[in-house]
Amino acid sequence: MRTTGNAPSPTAGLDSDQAAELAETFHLLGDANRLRLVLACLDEPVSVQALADGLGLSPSLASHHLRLLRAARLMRAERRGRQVFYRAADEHVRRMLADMIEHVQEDAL
Amino acid sequence: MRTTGNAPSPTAGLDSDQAAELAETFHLLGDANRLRLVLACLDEPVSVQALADGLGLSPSLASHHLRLLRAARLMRAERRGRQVFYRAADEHVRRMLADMIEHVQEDAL
DNA sequence: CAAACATATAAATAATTGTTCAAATATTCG
DNA sequence: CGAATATTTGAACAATTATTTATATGTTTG
Repeated sequence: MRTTGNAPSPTAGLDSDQAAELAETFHLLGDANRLRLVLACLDEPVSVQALADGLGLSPSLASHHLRLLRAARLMRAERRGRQVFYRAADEHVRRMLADMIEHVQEDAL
Repeated sequence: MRTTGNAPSPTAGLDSDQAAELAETFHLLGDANRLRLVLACLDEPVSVQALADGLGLSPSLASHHLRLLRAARLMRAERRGRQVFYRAADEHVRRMLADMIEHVQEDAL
């Protein structure tokens, strides 16, 4: 990648840090398995095994992805006994995804 | 505009085709250069050279990315003389991104 | 404490993808 | 037509990343 002399972003009201953050969010949700993981616990906390089971992923793979999502503060984890339940981090994330889903569904008209 | 707080599970209304389409959209916007390309012509058509110049990319690289964005119908191209102008495909895409930008900026509070 | 269960982590591999470089396709103009 | 400009394309290369496999950590239960 060429990084020589980036001009100040001519992009509407968005500095480069925010652009990078937005790209990172998109990137995380751009993997089908990760997207399905987030969508699967949009409404209620779900255990790792239930997520892995439901999506047909190995527990290890599910855990890997969940770690990335949690690191980006898109999801939260809560331990209950020996299980760990994941859920969408907050109302903000839920709304963001709900909006995007709306858009996709509008597109299908 | 729909209620933001207590909508029924948005996941329920998403079939696997739409989930895949959504993931693909996220994936395309998950690359910083592509995201900046779209953001740069959100308001008005911009030529490839102006885009490449403004973002510090080689024309070739810009073209490669623009092709992907156009193939996904996120951008449209229009030739004017020997230049080609790209812009966000439609109001739908613009609104989608405007919403996400809003979210990112809210997050920064 | 040991066994069984659930999740997490590390290292290795496999697959994907971003980037560069060289060449090809338009388009305008002398 | 041939030179010059703008964009596109394909192949090679570099970098990133998803996935597997094996092992470790933490938790309940006998």
